[in-house]
Amino acid sequence: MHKLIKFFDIKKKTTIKDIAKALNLTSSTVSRALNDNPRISNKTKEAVRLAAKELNYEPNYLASALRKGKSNLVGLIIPRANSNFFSSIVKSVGDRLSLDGYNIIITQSNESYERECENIESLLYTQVDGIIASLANDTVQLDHYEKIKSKGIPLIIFDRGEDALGVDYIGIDDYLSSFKVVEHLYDQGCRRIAHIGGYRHTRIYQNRIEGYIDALKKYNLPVEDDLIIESTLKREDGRKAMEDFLKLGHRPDAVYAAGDFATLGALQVLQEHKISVPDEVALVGFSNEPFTSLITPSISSIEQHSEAMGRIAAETFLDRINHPEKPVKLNKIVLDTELIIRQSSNRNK
Amino acid sequence: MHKLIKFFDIKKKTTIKDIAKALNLTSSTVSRALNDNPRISNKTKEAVRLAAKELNYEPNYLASALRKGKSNLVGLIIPRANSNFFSSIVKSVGDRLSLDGYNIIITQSNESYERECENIESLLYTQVDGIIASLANDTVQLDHYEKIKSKGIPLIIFDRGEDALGVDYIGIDDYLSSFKVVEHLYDQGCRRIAHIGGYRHTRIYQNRIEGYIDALKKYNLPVEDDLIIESTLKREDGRKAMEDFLKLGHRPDAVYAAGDFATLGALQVLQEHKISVPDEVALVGFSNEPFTSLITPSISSIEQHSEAMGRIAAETFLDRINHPEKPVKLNKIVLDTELIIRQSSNRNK
DNA sequence: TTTAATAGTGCAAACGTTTGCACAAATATT
DNA sequence: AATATTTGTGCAAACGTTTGCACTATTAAA
Repeated sequence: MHKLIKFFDIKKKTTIKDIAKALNLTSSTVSRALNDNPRISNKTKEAVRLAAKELNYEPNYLASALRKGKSNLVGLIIPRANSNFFSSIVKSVGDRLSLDGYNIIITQSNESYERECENIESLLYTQVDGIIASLANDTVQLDHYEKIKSKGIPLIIFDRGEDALGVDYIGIDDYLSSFKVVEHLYDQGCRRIAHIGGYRHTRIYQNRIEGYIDALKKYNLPVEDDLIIESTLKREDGRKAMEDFLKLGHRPDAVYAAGDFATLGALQVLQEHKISVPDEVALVGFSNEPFTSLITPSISSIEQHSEAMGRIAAETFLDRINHPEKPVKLNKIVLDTELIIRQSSNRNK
Repeated sequence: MHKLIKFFDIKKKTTIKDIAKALNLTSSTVSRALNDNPRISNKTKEAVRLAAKELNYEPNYLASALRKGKSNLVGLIIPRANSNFFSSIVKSVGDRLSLDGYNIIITQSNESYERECENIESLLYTQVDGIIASLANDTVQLDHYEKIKSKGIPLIIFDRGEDALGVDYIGIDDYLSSFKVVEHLYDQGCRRIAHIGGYRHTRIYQNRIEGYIDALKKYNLPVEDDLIIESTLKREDGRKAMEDFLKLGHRPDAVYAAGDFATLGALQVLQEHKISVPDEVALVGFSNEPFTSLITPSISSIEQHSEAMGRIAAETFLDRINHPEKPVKLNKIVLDTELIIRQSSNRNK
């Protein structure tokens, strides 16, 4: 019997009111004391803190959030969590925002437009203070993102974005990265460079294709439709594209793929055909997936500095929150990429 | 001027009260209508829904959560987000819980005990409905987890856990997995099998070591301290351990490492010494990291079915939430692992 | 026809904080 | 000594929902 009462005592959470009652104060004073308000005397503050410890007080952020209109939650929308790039973003965004007392709610679009819409609704209803997102492949319409903007909460886009949104964007220079790749391949003596790209309707892949083409033009290399294949950049896509390239009358002597997995597929096909890499066909990928440095031959790739991207996205959000007066407009932050040259494209030895 | 008013009108969010006012009803009725309460007439429900659309109503989950004492948020505590295993858990937990209307808040302990404590506090203050966690390497004390239990909210542990917590646990049979590895190596003709393990204070590594030893005993193979090295299982650790093994008077003819990166390090050292794998030394890793199938020779490894683990962890939480009457006790769910035999340990060809 | 049950809605309090304003006491200014 | 300022605290409303209870009007049972 006694035990039962004790049991319920423990279950019942103590609130600010309980502390107030215990000290013969009001909730207001206790709240202010706990928040270190300068108008409260040190004596009272001490007493409140002590009582809080004593009574095992734990704040209720929900109540606080409701009253203050600030949840200290940030929504993070990513296509999927189990990819090297995005999980690295999760890590860096999470690490950075936790420093400022924010928690992140993760939602995955699974590359679906509908899911993305649902995610946004759910996050808005949960009253997040901001949203950091990368668009799903499926996403063409942007109305739901406009909704975020119209509510006046910060929206930060990274990696996959659209200028039309007119918000903060953190990404890399896809065009220039592609350009660098082609220049490198040209340096290695390649004169017929093919490209396995992503679908053009996604901005970043469009840019990669343009950079590739412009670099070809700069060096007077052939720009041919047969040498450009758009796909979802999975390993299978790379295999298939490579098979197609090999069927051409005039084979490419280099293949640049906009993703490492596609590059891997291409490599495997080449190996199966006993075509030497990089001497007969040089290969370069994109994203610098961990495996690129581990396999033989190791694959040259573009490092996107995803950790930095996540951190900067987080900091951009914080800046918005702390300076709400700043007008929202397209604000592109472009990070440098790094071409990491490995065996698959290094003919100098 | 007019524009300004319009502007503020848009900014001001509409609440249940606004709908009530517009329809000459009370908040209670509107709330019930929106929640499809049977006591409300269909006519009113329709009217309310229409008005909600009309006025662009969006619910405030925070307010609802406060009143109902249920946030529909679940805390997920992982050592770090950017690892293959954990990011896969994030994906599967997220996908599963979203089906039931839960959002997940991710926090990373970064393998630190203090961070883990902070994470738990933060999640509890945020009033999450449950916590799904995997312990940091640093974690030895468990008081903070007891706190979760004592608050009566479901706590689900996966992968790295301690029986002492006495809660739901989802993991694999580390002992048996190790055992299987050794049996396989024995089948391949290996008679002197070394082990690169994780530190014993983490339960799962302890179990892996025990399984390894017991299997050795079963086959009357030598169990020697020199053949067991504990480490953090990074690639460098694997390199160092392998170098040490090679210095032994009597070299091992197989190395089983409790992590794939350590295995990779060992492989590289062997290749540098021109020692053939698997013929002179066979190798088996653990976790089935993506790269294990991509490198040459491909590395045999243990697949832990992380997607299933995450899904089941999520479902275990849901079960707890839906059946709060069930007594909380140690409840181990053990998933089967799969030994994937690849080139690094396959001598039959 | 009276009584009992049912259907549909409203009232008001509650969830746990925060905060603008008011106020008294203490201190500083003239 | 009278007035002005500062310091510390309380009052009460607010944030947007939900929900137990009460109430009326309608329908069913007796």
